[in-house]
Amino acid sequence: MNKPLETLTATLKSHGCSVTKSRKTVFMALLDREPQSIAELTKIVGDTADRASIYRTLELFESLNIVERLPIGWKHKFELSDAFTTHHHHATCIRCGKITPFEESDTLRLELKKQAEAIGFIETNHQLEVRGICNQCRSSYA
Amino acid sequence: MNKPLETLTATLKSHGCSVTKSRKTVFMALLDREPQSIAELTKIVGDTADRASIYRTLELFESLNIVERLPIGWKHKFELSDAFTTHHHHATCIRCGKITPFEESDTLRLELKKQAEAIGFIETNHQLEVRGICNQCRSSYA
DNA sequence: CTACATGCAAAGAGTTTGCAGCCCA
DNA sequence: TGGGCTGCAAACTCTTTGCATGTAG
Repeated sequence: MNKPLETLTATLKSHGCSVTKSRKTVFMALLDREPQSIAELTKIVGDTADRASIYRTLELFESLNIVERLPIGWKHKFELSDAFTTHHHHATCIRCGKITPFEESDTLRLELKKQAEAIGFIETNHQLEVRGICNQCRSSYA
Repeated sequence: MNKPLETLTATLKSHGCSVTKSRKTVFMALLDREPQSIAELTKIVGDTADRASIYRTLELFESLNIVERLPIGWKHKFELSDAFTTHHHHATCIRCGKITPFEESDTLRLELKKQAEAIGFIETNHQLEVRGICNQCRSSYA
C-alpha cells in the first residue's frame, strides 16, 4: 500500500473513524493535484460518492487536519494538509487564474510569528495568498 | 462633507457611476468597523437597501477597489480597501473568533515580494490570515 | 452482528437575474 | 429627461439534514 493512504488510514483509525470507499476516493482525488473546488471534486468522484458524502467527508477531513480549506478568489478549494505535502502557499495569477504553490522562507515564517506576537497572538497557523501576474502571462501579454 | 465619502464620490464619478443612496449606505456601514459579512451588512442596511443591491454594490465596490473581500474562516467578509484604511492584515482568534488587525512590517512586505519573484510572479496584491490564540483567551483559559 | 457511513431526497441558505419603476446627473 | 440603479420576486446554485439501507470492523 502506498504511503499517503497508510497515513490516511492511520489518522482515521486513531480517531475511531472507518476507512470507507468514499473517503478513500475523495482522498485520492486530492492527492498530487492542484487544489480542487467542491464542484471539481464532484465531477471527479461523483460517480463513486454522493455529493452529500463529499461534503461530509471534507468536513471530517478538515476537522482531522487531513485537508486544508483554501479561500481562493470567490470560492473555496481543498488540498491535502501539511501532513501530506510540505507547508506551502499559493500565488494566483489574476490573468489566467493558474495557482502556483511556493514554499515559505524561514525569514517569512519568523517574521510572521514575530508580528503575531507583537499583538499578543500565539500563532498556530497562517494562510497567505499572493495575487499577481505569472511568468507566462507576463510574456504573452507584454 | 467628510473625507472618506468624498473619496468614494470621486472614485465612483471617475468611473462614470452614480453616487446613490444605497451605495453611500453600504459604504458607511463599512466605515470604521470590523470586517462585515454579507449577513451582517444586510442586518445593518437592510431597511435602506435591498439584498440584491447590496450584492451588486459590493461587486461594484470590489471591482473599483473600494472594498476588499476577506476570506475569514468559512465565510467572506468585506472591509474598505487600503484607499480608506492603511494596508493591514488580520489575526483571527480560534477560541473567541475575534479579529485583530495588524500592520505589516517592511520585512514582511519585502520578503513576500521576493518570494513571489522567485517563482516568476509580479506581485500585485496579497492577503494574509493569521490564526492563533489572542491575548485575552490565553490568560482566561491558561 | 452492530454501529457508523452512505445514498437519496427534500429542505434551507446564499446568490444571481429579469423587469418595471425610480432617481441621480 | 434619459440612462443607470433599485426593489421585488423568482430562479438557481450551493450546502445541510433526516431517514432507511448498506457496509466496515
